[in-house]
Amino acid sequence: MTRPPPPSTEDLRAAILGGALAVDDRLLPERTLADRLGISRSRLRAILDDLAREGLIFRRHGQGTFLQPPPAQASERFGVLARRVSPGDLMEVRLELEPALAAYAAERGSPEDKARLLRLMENTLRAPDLAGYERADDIFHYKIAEMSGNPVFLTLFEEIRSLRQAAEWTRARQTALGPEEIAENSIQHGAIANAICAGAARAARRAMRLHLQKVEASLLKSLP
Amino acid sequence: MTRPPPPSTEDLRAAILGGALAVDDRLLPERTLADRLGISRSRLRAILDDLAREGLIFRRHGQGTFLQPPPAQASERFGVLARRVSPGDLMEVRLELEPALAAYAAERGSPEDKARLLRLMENTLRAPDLAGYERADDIFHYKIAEMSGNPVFLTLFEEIRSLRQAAEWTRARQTALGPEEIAENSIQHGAIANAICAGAARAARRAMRLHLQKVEASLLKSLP
DNA sequence: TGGCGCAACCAATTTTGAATTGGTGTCTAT
DNA sequence: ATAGACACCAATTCAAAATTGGTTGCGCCA
Repeated sequence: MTRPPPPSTEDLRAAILGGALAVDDRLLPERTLADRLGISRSRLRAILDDLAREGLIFRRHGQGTFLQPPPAQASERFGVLARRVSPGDLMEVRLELEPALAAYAAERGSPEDKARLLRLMENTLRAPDLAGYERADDIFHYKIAEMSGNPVFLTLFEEIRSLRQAAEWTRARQTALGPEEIAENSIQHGAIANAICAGAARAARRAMRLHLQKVEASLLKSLP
Repeated sequence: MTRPPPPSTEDLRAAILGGALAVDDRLLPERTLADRLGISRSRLRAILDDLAREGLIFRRHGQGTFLQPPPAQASERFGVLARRVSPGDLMEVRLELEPALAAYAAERGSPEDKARLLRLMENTLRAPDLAGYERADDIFHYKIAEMSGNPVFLTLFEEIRSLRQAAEWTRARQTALGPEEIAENSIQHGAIANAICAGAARAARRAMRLHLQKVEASLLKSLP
């Protein structure tokens, strides 16, 4: 009785990223995943370490491993708050927080992170459909928050991100995204990414502010 | 057998605010408190309503009634985060958030709230000792966050406030507060309050930024 | 009639403990 | 030496019970 040959690392990476082993952007637990792939947990973790270092997956201690930025902790907590929050409230906060994130990312992001940010920006250009664009856009903004190098900033960003997803009026935003608006967004994303990569903190702050003001305008336009 | 006369409302208010019926700035539960004071819960709640409207106590649904601004929800959650947060991280975030809070408070605070804010500012001047000053200062900043009229801003403010109290290096700050520093703080508090009461959003933002920069400087000076 | 006391119920939060899940070290075999 | 297997640690989630402020309705009585 012969054992099947061990699968190649490349095959394993593809299988993990493929999404067939994930439920709602969340991968199966490591133990289950290793069993399913027919490898040991230690080898799986080595592969996951690489993927996480490359920014292709997101891991959180007691929470899981994700193909998208993970939800904020105890996100059910925001259910009550989300009800009394208006789109304007949320955009006000984003307009104060995210420009600062961009500025600090420009100052403190490592060269590797900056190169990765450029690739994430390009991903938004290549998005095949609206859903794909939203995913790429989400990761792009998340990466900037991560690059700020301040765990408090990152935590607050995750919370308003969860809040936005918990609010009902989020659906209205999708209908507001036409092709020309996506094109304009992409130009602004490019300006943000370039400023961050150049280490130009003030320019990055300004580019992010302009971007969010545009998002706010198109969001308010699509609501009563 | 005669019943004792019902206590006067004024006595009850004094008893509640006195602190003898509170544990660590948190009042006893309403049911217990009513029993202890020998009045019904409905009358107690009427008195508490008044006190809350005057800003002398703080109530939170499933949490309790407090003599100081209440802690953020599930504050134990921040225990993990507090460990890897430096004073610099926290001041960075405060410098982005609180100036915005002051600006929105100037724009949207009601005349009653603005009058109340002035009284809170005066309370910091009359503080008898260091502990009293810290309490008054805490309430002053909290009131500004409340006046911003944005529940998301208020929530984020409460979280960084809890984070600050959870961090260990908070104690170092007290030793850093000398009489001349308190005097300078008071001048800046006055500038903030005046700008907010005048409805001058930009001036309020600037005054708060200057104040926090000064706090940051004296904080970093007192730490290794 | 209006205020007060009383009771029951609703809603938001905390607390507690078990279960889940990523993180880390150790031991073995080849 | 390296990969696998196992035990244990740490952070989180989940569910159920308990706590606590919020609300309503009823009765009493001066």
